[in-house]
Amino acid sequence: MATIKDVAREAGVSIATVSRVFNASAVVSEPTQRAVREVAARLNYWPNGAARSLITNRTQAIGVLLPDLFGEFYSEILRGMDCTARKAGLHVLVSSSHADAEEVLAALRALRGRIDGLIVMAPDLDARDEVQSAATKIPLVLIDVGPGVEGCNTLSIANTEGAHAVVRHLIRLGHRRIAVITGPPRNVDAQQRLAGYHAALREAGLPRVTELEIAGDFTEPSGYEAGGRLLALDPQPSAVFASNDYMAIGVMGALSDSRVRVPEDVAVAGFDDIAMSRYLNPPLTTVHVDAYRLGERAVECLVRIDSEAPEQWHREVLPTTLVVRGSCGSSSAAHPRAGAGRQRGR
Amino acid sequence: MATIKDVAREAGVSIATVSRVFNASAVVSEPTQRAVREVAARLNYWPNGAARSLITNRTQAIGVLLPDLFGEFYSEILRGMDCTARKAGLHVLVSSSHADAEEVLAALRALRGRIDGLIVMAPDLDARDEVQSAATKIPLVLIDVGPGVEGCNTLSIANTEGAHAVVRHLIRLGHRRIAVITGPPRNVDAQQRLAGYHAALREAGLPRVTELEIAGDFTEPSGYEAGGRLLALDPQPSAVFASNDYMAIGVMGALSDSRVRVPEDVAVAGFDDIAMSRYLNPPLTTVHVDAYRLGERAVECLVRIDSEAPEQWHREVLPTTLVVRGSCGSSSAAHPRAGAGRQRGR
DNA sequence: ATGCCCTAAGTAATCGTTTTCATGGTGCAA
DNA sequence: TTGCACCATGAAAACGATTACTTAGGGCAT
Repeated sequence: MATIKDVAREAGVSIATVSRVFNASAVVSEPTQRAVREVAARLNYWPNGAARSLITNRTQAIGVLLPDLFGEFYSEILRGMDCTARKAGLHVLVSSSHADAEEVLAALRALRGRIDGLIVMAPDLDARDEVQSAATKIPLVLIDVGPGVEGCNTLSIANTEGAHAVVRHLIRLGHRRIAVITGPPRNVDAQQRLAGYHAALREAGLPRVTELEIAGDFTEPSGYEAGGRLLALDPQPSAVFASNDYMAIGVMGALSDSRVRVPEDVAVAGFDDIAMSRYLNPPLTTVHVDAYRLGERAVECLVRIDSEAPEQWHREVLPTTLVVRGSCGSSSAAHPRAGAGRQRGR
Repeated sequence: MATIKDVAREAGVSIATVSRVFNASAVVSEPTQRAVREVAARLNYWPNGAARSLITNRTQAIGVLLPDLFGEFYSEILRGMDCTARKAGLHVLVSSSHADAEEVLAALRALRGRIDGLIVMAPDLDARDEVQSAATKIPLVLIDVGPGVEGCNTLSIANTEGAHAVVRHLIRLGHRRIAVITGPPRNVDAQQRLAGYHAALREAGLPRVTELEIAGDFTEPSGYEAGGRLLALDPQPSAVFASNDYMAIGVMGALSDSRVRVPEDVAVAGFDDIAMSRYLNPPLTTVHVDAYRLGERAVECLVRIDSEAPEQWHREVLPTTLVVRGSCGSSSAAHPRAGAGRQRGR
């Protein structure tokens, strides 16, 4: 691979001049510039990233740490990040499947010196302090960490409001005995969604009933299992709010296996609006989260930290929207193809 | 940020010794080693990646170029790559949304010197030559490029066999007039799936009928539109093979809008086995592609190029499996929850 | 004609590592 | 005691760029 020296020698100039041509960092006479470019093209030269990083202390790359990559939710976030990063001339270094704080820190260490900024999505509460201290000296954006984080740029989803809206919707439809399938206890999303459920009950003057709060862990099997426990209740709830769509799918599977009809016997609602929710039978009423935009905003936020006042902490909450479909028996469910929006195949 | 010099000074040794401790590249006495590690930990030192890359000519990163990131198919590939790369101590630099050859080349140029190996997924035929020549000198694995590529490591999906199997399945169920919705003409997957359809017809002694080959582009709307054109045929086909699941979903939507029943009036089959196929009504008979494994194998292949004989080209075809569900009227469709395998939520 | 300024280009230091080669001290055999 | 081998360590040269500083030379005002 040709280096700057080769180009300089071949073009009869110094390496400084070649560098100046490539960075437009100083005036280079027109003929010299042309000569350098011509030689560079001929030798197939391109500045070495590592050498450049070493001296400039910039890598033109950002790191993205995700808890997982499974499911379209994460891929949409990543897509948003990738597109936005490209526009800003940045590369994206991904690392996923970081279950615990220890793994996050290990990944963080390995990323040291390779990135100009970092985006960490850590819905598990306990990782954030370590991350924050480990990521000293580079811009950091935390996604989905809840309201308790100070002195840091954060981006989150309006979980509480979304859950509130969907449960309020159930209440308006006449439901009074509404169960909830919760997510992992330490997960911020799960906590906030539960809080939204509580808020909606409080607003309607309905009591909290412990037996109606069934533990899940955001997976479909846990939803299926929760569905079974729900059927054993007496009296049965007339509606269920699953803290995410995968669990709602599990619940619907359990109900269907027991010949319980949705929505006639039990109404079901979820959260996230993953692509398949629209195709379920009946289509799932849920809360839409714009994952693409989440990724997009995270990168935009990161880029801005760099350029602007770095001491100005930024906190942003992405809105969520209620998507009413057939699984709660609302009248809007009459048009099963309504809300078609995803248009891209593989 | 502490550098190797700081550690050396603080520990009272030379930088060479510190380097040796961190790389285990030579024997360092036990006490010295302990002292260095202690100081390094105290100063929160970690070797600078750029400097290391510069001298070793290795970045410990691989580049991944994908045509898109939309949908769980790509996210599964990426997940497979990420996990495998991590095991090999490699970082993953992703860049997606590369529609044409020009964009791929631009991304490739920008990646120069940042990666030790490259994985390119370019189902569009025309990009591969340029990619191959542009990626000189670093290990390259091409995914999904069809059989015409020589002198390069390739990984592909058994598209032809999969399509053959699913169409044969339709024929065995008694269908004689089977339509196909094709994908983008230049797309290798699409071409091979069409070839598989043809092979199955030939095998059964059925004629090719031009009007039964309806053009699509792998998107759901194109499937919907194709469904409409299909309904206008006279006589109507009794079965449709959509070249991917998204189009199958579109077709099913069109049929449902026209009150045509699946599978009673028309059988529908797809390809890819995306997660939601299982939840459609009826569940979609399709061809399963192990996207995770595709990503995994790609990285494994890349790693092996590095270590082993680099002149040994490797070609691998990942098998596909027919997944029979309800959309073709097979008896196996009696158990709608059969084949539950995806277990992870968000 | 002299001196000054300005422009274009070169010189060399620097970034933080790895690695080759040199060195000094210790232990053991002769 | 001398010499040799060996071990742990240090000194210094890369790696390929950027950039502050220097320099050469031409044009212009005095």
